[in-house]
Amino acid sequence: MSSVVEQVIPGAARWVPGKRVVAWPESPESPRMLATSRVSMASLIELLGGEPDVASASMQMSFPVHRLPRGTALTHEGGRAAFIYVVQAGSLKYYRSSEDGYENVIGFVWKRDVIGLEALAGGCYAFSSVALEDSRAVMLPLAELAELRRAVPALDAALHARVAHQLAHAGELAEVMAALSADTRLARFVLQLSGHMAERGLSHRRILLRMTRRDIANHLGLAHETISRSFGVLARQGCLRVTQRDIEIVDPDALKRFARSTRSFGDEAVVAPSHWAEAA
Amino acid sequence: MSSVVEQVIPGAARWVPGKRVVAWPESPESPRMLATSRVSMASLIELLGGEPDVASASMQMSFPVHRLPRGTALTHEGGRAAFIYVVQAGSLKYYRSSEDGYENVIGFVWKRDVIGLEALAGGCYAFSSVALEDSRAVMLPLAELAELRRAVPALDAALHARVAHQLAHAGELAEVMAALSADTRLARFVLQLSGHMAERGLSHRRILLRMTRRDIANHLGLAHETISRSFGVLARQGCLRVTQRDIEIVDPDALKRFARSTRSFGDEAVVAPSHWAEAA
DNA sequence: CGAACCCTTGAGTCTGATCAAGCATTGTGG
DNA sequence: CCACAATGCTTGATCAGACTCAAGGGTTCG
Repeated sequence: MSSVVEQVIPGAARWVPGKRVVAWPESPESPRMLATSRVSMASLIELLGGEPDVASASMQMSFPVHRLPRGTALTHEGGRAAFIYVVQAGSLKYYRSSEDGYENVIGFVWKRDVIGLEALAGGCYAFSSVALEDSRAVMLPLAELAELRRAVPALDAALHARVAHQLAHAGELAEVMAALSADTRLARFVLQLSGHMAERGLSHRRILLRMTRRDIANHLGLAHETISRSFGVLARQGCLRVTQRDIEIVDPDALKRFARSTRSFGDEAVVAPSHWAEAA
Repeated sequence: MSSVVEQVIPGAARWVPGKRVVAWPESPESPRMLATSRVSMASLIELLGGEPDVASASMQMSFPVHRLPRGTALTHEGGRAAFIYVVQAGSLKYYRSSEDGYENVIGFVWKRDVIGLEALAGGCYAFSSVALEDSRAVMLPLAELAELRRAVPALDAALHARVAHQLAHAGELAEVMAALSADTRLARFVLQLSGHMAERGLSHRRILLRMTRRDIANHLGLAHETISRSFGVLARQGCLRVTQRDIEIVDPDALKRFARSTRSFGDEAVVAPSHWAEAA
């Protein structure tokens, strides 16, 4: 029976080697981490999308910022939690390693998103996260959080709104996974990405993917080859323009039609692609 | 192109007729609802798993309890939110209707779980919920929530712990959906159920399913026929005993082995079922 | 320049969706 | 109290779509 356990799950990465996977060993309080820069209370509240009141604006308190080179882990599933984090810049992959060693990508987080809140309950992170690009995260000491919230109502409100917002997005995973066809899943994922970018004031048409095909595959419950193929389908149908990780939504309506559909279109003649193979 | 939109998504229910789907129209403040029973602040905090302090224990404040006959909707996706709810008894299905009219089951909630917290951000529920059996939910008025939390720290703490706890469980959906084989998905789902029951002091071996096969199917991203078949497989393998909605975990280790595996076992000879067909 | 990784494409196999039909269970009304 | 209707559950047969295995080119980094 042990052989069964050892058998490799297909289509998933055993470990993302990256280049600089430092694998910080649960000790975020190491001196080097107390970082190069800090952020004021007012800026933090603004980052969270709240309105800094007079009290918080005048407050001299500031928070350290954790700088994350690409590939750096921020939290470790099961690791003791000393901080919660607010992403200030960049993007991270949010995942869980399942028992067989493969990673189960819950989602991706960007600026404004809060990481590690689940540690409020057990004191441990429930998810792992690694930076997909050079990123920054504001560190909020878990031990002082309760008092901070009491002392600074504006922070309290902003945090709550943010958590509620993230809870509302919890259905996104179900949304993509509910789709039966791979093309539909990918179309929905791209639309979600587009929405997230728009929420953050970036272009919702032109998106630079920070994650690999394999990450996307693990997120959507598909094989990475299938992601490649589905990108090809969406591109040939005229919905997207795809060149490596640089994608552009050419025809949003057609993309939405794909996302709505439950089965692939087949001969629906969505678009007449003139040249059958224009990818060359 | 409209024909495509109208086409029916396979293996999913358009609407759960039930017997008493009242479909309360967003007006929880209708006089009849202001309910038959109330619950004290101390009891509420206890329900949430917190420790009522002296302040809250002495407080005379109480909250109305919403009684939900089976099939009754508690929240409506997109509906204006006046309350958040804490499940006091029973169980509910938590879902979202996708654009094509099919329901996308995010999960199931039981005693202690909080419903509707996402409304803290936009003021609207992001998910629908219906009672799977006769249930009760404590109503917390959203408008007074901020002040309540300030006035009663014990409530505040309990709510936070509860939210954090639910956030930590957010990975469960990914856990089941990540599995490739239907048998594995179902095995993981059963184990999750078992865990939830154990958390609530119920038997983790004998479980009475309150949801239909179709609900499970929508949750796991499978067809309901497949759920039936997979239950059959797990039963034949000796992991479970299944009679309609009454299931018993006979061999937890074998079930976990199924859950770990990514492909079905095939000829792994997990168990020797002596009589090939003992279901009769 | 080489190594490692990422992305793409192809061919074959197999799981699970789909369609269809029968049985079981439940609740209802006569 | 029983027959009936409506759901829910199960099982069978077929077929399409996605995983798997395999191999090639592209890109990045040291």
